[in-house]
Amino acid sequence: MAERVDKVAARRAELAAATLRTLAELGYARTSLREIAQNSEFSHGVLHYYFQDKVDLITHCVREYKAICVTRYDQVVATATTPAQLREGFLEKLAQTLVEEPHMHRLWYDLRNQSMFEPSFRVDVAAIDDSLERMVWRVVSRYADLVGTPPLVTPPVMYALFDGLFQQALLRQLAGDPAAAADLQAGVTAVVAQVVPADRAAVPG
Amino acid sequence: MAERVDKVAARRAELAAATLRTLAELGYARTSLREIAQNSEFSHGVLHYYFQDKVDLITHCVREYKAICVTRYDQVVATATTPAQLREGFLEKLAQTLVEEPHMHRLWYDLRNQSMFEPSFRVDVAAIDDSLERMVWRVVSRYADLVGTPPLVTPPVMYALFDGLFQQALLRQLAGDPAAAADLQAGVTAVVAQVVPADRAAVPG
DNA sequence: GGAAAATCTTGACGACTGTCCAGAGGGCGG
DNA sequence: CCGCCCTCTGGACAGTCGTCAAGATTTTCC
Repeated sequence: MAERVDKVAARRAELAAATLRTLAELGYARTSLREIAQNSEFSHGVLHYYFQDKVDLITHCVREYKAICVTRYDQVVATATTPAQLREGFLEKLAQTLVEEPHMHRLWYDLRNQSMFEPSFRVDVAAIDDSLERMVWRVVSRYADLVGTPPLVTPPVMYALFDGLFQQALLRQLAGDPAAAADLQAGVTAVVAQVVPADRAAVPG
Repeated sequence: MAERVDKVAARRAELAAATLRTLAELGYARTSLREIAQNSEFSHGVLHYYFQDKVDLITHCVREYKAICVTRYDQVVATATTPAQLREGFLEKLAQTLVEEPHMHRLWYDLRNQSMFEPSFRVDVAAIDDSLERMVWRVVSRYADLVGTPPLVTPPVMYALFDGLFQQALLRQLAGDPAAAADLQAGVTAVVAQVVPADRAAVPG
């Protein structure tokens, strides 16, 4: 019986992976179930065997997507012992994912935008946004610990700043700007310097 | 002859307005030409009389949209004579447009996102983004003048920060969060305090 | 092995899409 | 008054869409 469930879960994951590939390539507006099926090794009918409808399918994909993203910088946070190590490790991973996975990132922004129009996406999208905010805050608060000064903005604001910088960089990356990644690193560095000041007299209270 | 041109331009603008209304309501993914026509006083056939195809229509709308947005804060910049006046005026207009025109803003983010998938939108979207960046910079650099200290980040970074904050606020506003506008104002205030420091020994003699 | 259940394919359905076009309406110059 | 041209309508077209269900295929179990 447990094998049954696992088998079904595995197939659902397989179809979800094909869906994510298709969404990343075409975007939400142009992704159809038949296109998804063609990106898998099954026919289009099977999608309605494992998922109730299109919204159910995409919602499931969004939840799977979450698991991929959210631990991206945890390794860096866990291993860094100096502010410079953490900063450099983070900046490198940031630029790496921008250059190597721009399609997945534009998919995320696409789906988050859809949630502004389609209420059925809102709960899951908001949950992912919260996870990303916590991910950013794990990095920033660890960095603040290492430099000895607390961050000067709240977690939601911090996340919004990083998100804005990353989104602009993604637009330029997808437009073919070769300096997108480097400028993103510079921008993040400049902002962090202001918001988690390392040099200033680090005397709390 | 000039009247002919004006008449055509007026009708194009009329249809573009109906298109913008439809896009703001439904989003790019669910906007069809027939739906646009129903939001106007004409039939769907006329759209192909004034526009080459759907992409041409939407591109034209995006260009019109630009004119609406870009001068939003110029009045505040022109009339403010103290940092507090400028800050308060800007924050008020920022919150006002978030609350009163969330649909137009989600449309903008939707179209900007589409440009990540559809290269035909990229040029116009990038041009609008530049305009918005300059708009933000007019406000910030004027504010910096008034407080007597230069901004500590570049215009692109400054725009990315504001954009990130606004987008998060928009998500919450559309999800029904009544504190979205106030939190946006608080976030912007906090960031500006770090990035255009007012207090630090820079009082003009 | 054979029955039963799970899984997958295939084709169909009505609805909707962008695009095109034949022709209707109407105002204007002659 | 006619005829012309600009404007607009509404239907037709060839696709595509999500959804569904009947049947074929495979797997499971006794």
